[in-house]
Amino acid sequence: MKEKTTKKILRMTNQRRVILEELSKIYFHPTASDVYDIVRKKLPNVSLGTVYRNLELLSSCRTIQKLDFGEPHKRFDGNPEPHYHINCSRCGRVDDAPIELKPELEKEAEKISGYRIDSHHISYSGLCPDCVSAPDQ
Amino acid sequence: MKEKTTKKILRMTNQRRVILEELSKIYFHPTASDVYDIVRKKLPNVSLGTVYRNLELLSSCRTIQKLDFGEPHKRFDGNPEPHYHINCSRCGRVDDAPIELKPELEKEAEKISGYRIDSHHISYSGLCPDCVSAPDQ
DNA sequence: GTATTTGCAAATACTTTGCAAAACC
DNA sequence: GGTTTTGCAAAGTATTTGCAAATAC
Repeated sequence: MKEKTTKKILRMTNQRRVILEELSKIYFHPTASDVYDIVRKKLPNVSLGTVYRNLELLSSCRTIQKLDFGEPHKRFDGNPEPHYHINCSRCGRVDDAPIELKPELEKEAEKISGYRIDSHHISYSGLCPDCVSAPDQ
Repeated sequence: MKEKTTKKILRMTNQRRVILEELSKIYFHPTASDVYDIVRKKLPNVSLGTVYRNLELLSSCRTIQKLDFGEPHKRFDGNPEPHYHINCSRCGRVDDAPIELKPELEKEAEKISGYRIDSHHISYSGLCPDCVSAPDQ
């Protein structure tokens, strides 16, 4: 049995399809456990392991994005296009940051770092509109 | 017994001092377990729990920075001044990104997002000089 | 038909925590 | 002296994995 580069073909299962559908519908960026809760409304028997496996698989295929804001749990973004994010330091909410891409930042860093740069990301932190106006500061 | 805002005073223990000293000496950004290994050379009986507690405490005091690159473990930076980071997607190494701060990015995002922005960070990902030139791609 | 995927439950990895003894100011 | 900090070990939390049955193509 020869070892070769095995390119796995992804099959479109019900579970995977629902995960993708739901991710594309929502405007916020859910955690794996949020996704589990959402998907379970459509597929009550889906398991948490399946949700984790699919989110991981889909992000390594670049079909979705895995986000990390230093919270204990990762978040997921159904939009695979590069864009920036902003998160609320009080309630943890994560939104898209409405600013245009800055590809020139990569050239600037590549010049002096010695790294071959593949990607960059800008993340903002602050208070979301709801938390700014909330009374219980 | 009245509940009041208790500002804990940080005592300079041996363990804490060595952690800070070692962090300030190294040019890379170690994980908690790296710090544990380094500190144990000076203080063989230090416990991993103490290292975690101190790294956490010192980052919440803004004496050091806690970094997160989506790896399973956090990394720490002895330099508390804002600056950007670059990490190697192959070996995990994390360095400072040699580009100047872009404070104007915050104003741009604040204008349209509705968030009150407190901070931003740029992270780069790519291959470090060693991995670029390594043969085993 | 055959390789991928699932549900389940157990395992893992990193980090946090409770507690009594030790250390700091 | 009184409070913070430590070492130890156990617990917690998010995620991953092994396996036999089910599913997709």
